[in-house]
Amino acid sequence: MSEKQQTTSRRARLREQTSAEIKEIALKLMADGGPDAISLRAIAREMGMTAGAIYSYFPTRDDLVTTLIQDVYTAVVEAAESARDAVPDTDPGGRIMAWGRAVRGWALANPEGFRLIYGDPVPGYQAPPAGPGHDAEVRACTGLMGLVAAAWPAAAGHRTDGARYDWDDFDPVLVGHAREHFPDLPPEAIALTLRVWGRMHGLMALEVYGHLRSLVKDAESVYCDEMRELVASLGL
Amino acid sequence: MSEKQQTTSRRARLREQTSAEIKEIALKLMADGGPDAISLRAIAREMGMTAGAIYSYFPTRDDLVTTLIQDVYTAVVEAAESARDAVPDTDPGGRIMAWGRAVRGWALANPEGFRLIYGDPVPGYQAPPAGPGHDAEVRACTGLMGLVAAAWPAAAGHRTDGARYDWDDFDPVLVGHAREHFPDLPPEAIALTLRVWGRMHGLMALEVYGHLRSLVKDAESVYCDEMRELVASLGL
DNA sequence: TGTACATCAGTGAACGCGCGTTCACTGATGTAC
DNA sequence: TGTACATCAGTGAACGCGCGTTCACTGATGTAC
Repeated sequence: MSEKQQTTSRRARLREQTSAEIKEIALKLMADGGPDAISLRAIAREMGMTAGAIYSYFPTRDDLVTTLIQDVYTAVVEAAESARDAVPDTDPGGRIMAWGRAVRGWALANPEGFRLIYGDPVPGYQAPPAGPGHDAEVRACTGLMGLVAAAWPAAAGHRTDGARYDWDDFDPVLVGHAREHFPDLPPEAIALTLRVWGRMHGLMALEVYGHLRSLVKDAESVYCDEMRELVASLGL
Repeated sequence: MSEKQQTTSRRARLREQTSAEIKEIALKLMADGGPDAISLRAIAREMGMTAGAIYSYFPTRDDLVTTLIQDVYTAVVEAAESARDAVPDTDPGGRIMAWGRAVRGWALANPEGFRLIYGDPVPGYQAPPAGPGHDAEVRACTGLMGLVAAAWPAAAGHRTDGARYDWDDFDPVLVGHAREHFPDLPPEAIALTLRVWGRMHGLMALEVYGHLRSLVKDAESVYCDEMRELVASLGL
């Protein structure tokens, strides 16, 4: 019994390892040659395998891409969370800045990963109905919501009165998280969370796609200014 | 003489017309099937022509794409400028909001155009060294700079003290425009302009790439809140 | 421990596809006298 | 106005390419007795 498990898991471990190598090489190829460099044939070539062999691991190219998106998204969320947690929660403004800077740093270090998540899908890629990154997206959004929640008491006095929102203006899963973890937050806090997300995203996206590079030397300073102003606008 | 000009220009007019049709169909294909649908063969097919015929108009596929990027970028800048100009310049905050909303409206109506400019280049596309959109980019940035310039006196008291900037931290062409048209602006105003750009861009990019669609019903409200807060943060 | 069988990762050849690009050509349009 | 020539947009066939995917197969690894 234990022997069976052992041997089975030995095979399983090899499988896992090869599967990881496939993904790793896919990301490397993407980093080198853009999203369209992710081709089963190129991956197989790089691994010294046959293209057909990959079908032992992923039923189709799109499944591989879906897995990649999930992995990469998870990686960036984890980077952001751990940067946030390195700042004491007595400093909610610092935690917001840490989150933004961590994501920006990751995005600049892995521009192709960023493009995979936030940019055009790989050519020809057909996203599965639920959206491959939806879970990670909700997780990222929940992380940001926590930052907003910590700022909410201070922010309440500062925010512009916009449209009023209802809970059912938002994704039910997200709302579930919100009401479970932050029972005092009103729906407006989710709208603010999305705005914070957009604010962190804007300069970052422009930079990753090369629109700032030629215009400004030190894009990081500009980004930090923006984050600082964001924190200030929340009354922190 | 006038006969020669006439006939020459008749041919030239036909040329111009076909050339325009090629671009138009390219944009339509892109709208239907994503950026990778821009193929010379697909365009030719759609026009009832042979793929080779396109080489009478564009020396290479990348040249066509470069032209498309320039055209599209020019279109969006013009849409933004005319929306801005519909608001009296006694209302600088309204002009900023008009600009942002015009670009967002255009982006949602032409998501593939947005992707062409701000997203991944078409698969396999190799941008020419100068960057095909650089002129339009500078023009867009100059437009934004005008908005910031109008807000600057009010904004000066509101902005966070960030890093200090020098003129040579920025693109010389942009700086040239700045010092010519707005001689009183300091270099910090260019940094603020980039931040405003990023702020308009963030939620818009997330929305165009489908990251908001599943999370919030009325993304426009959120965007307007964000613009309103931007205007407020400039002291307008 | 040894043997017979089962599993299954990987092979290699083949398929059909759409692509960008080239090239010798045709035939209508425009030009010169 | 009429004729001989030049231009040049568009044809159609061909090229070589890399792609995703399929499939009958081999051979090493693991399993059962």
